[in-house]
Amino acid sequence: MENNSQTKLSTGSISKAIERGMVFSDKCPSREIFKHVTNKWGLLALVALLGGTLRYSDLRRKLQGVSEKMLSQTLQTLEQDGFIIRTAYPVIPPHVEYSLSEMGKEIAIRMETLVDWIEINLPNIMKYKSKIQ
Amino acid sequence: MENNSQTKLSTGSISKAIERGMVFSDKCPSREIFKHVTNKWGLLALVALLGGTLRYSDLRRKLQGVSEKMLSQTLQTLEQDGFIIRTAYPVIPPHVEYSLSEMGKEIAIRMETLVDWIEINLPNIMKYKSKIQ
DNA sequence: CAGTATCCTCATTGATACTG
DNA sequence: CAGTATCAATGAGGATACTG
Repeated sequence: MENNSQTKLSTGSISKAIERGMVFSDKCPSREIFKHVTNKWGLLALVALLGGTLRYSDLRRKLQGVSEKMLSQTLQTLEQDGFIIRTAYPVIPPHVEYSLSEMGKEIAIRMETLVDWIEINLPNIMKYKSKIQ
Repeated sequence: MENNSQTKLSTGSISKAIERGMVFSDKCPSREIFKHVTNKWGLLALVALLGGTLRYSDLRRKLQGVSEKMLSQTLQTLEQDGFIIRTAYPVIPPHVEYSLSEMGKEIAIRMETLVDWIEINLPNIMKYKSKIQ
């Protein structure tokens, strides 16, 4: 109600001057979405699925160290955000596939860009850190 | 020791096929850096400083709801990572300015890209969420 | 195979008070 | 003004066991 972010944004014209302040206001729902995609398992799931469809067990293997609970939780959250598509085949034993939606691909690519930048610049960062201790 | 990420990366040639697996391994120091820049106050501080140099009190005002402790902590972490430059003038009362380093600008721009994408697509995301409930 | 249900811990966050 | 120190609370994340 008091949050008019959607109204402003839905105009499609995203003037930097106008909307830049929105991020800073708590309560903006974008903060929640941001957390979903940048938290440890969310990030890894998105990047993993950039390579294509994967089954639950594939993801479990790929995201080393993830617990079943955290993987389920992460996938459910991202599915509810519309980033991940879950397809369950009614067979025994169960067969469930996860893939990225179009929105999911778009955000995953941006996440990948960020991660790539960090990995490329890690040597510089670590060198700097060791210098200043 | 067991982590050869730096060695691989320092070659400068970042083959997607090779390094894409690195993110998934825990222990990679890039995970730490990623957390520093994507956590709530880290993100906001970086984006705020994209607009130019700010004083401690400016940031405190801009990052609504941040406690003094969290702001100090956030700024120190990002300074140690080499993203933020802290300039203290030896006057009374104290005067401290924060700005982005070149690395800081580069990563802040990528963070901004991500945040912008989310804010632009928020209406779609929220609409989707309300549909599936 | 693909989950759910419980219980637990400890790291992040924050409120408050104090200081050079 | 620009912090530090201390303590308290919340919840994200995880270990384990069980199920359709």
